Amino acid sequence: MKRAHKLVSEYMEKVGSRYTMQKKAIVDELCKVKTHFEVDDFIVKMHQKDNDFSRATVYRVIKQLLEGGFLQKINTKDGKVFYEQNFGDKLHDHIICNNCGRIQEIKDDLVGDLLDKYCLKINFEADYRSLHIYGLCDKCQKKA
Amino acid sequence: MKRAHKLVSEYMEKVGSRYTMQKKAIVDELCKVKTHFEVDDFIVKMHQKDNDFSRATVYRVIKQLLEGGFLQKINTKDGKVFYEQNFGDKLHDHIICNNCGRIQEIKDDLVGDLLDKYCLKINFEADYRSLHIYGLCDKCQKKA
DNA sequence: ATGCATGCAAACTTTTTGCAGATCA
DNA sequence: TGATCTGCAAAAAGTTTGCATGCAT
Repeated sequence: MKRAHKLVSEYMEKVGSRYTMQKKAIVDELCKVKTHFEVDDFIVKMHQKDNDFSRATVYRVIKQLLEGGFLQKINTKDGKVFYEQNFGDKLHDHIICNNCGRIQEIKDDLVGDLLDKYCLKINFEADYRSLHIYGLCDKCQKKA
Repeated sequence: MKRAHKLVSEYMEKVGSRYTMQKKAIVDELCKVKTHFEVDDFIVKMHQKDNDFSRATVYRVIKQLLEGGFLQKINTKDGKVFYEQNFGDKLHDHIICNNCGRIQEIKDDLVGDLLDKYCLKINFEADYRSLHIYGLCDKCQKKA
């Protein structure tokens, strides 16, 4: 928890932005959430903490955190947008079930390694990636 | 060109949908475009062909083509949405430059193979994937 | 004290939807 | 013929922005 604050506050300083109450509150909440979430649900949560917390602020801070690499964006096939916090760990790649909507991580370092190698080969300096695989999860296959 | 029509018309029949004039016109245009494009630009093009071509129809057909796997969706980090046609070929993975916006394909079958293997391992029946890597391309690195 | 950040509301962008009429099978 | 598709316009959803005020440094 402390760690996330430290990371973000250092980042904010680096980019010449203040580490305000609202940003701290958002980082706190992100530490609790851990898994992927929708902006709207997140806004509701922030409202519960503080009725004056504004929609605009959440969007503004999310944008900053995304730029800083503290958040990862997940686009589902049907156009929904999720975010997932990522304080200092590796990026996550995701597998999304079209039927039940379950999102699971790809747990295989080979994937990341291979992509890193590829970027090196073509001389591309990667700073972010988004990998989503859609289909039917094992449970939903059985149902169908 | 014929091939795309055949593929789409068969798909439409399969899902119980008509292959209308508008859909044909969209498929024709997609065959011409080849590279990635934004919905809005595409709508402008369709308008030029036919002033009555409606925004709604483009969205409706794009949605169907996406479901049929004839279109691939590309989400850029800053929230833009591109599409790319894909009539029967393999999916494309993309590398996107944050600076100049250039989008290039990942040309390496190993990536796809590895992901396929992973899905097999966890028993996930994949039907689509979206892989985007963001960063600085070689040219923009030199500039910076 | 100064200027950046916030809250609010309005604006904007992108996408969806209801309806009446046209169209495909 | 009859159900589906289209165009239109309005609505909905998602996100951004201008402005006055508040707060961090």
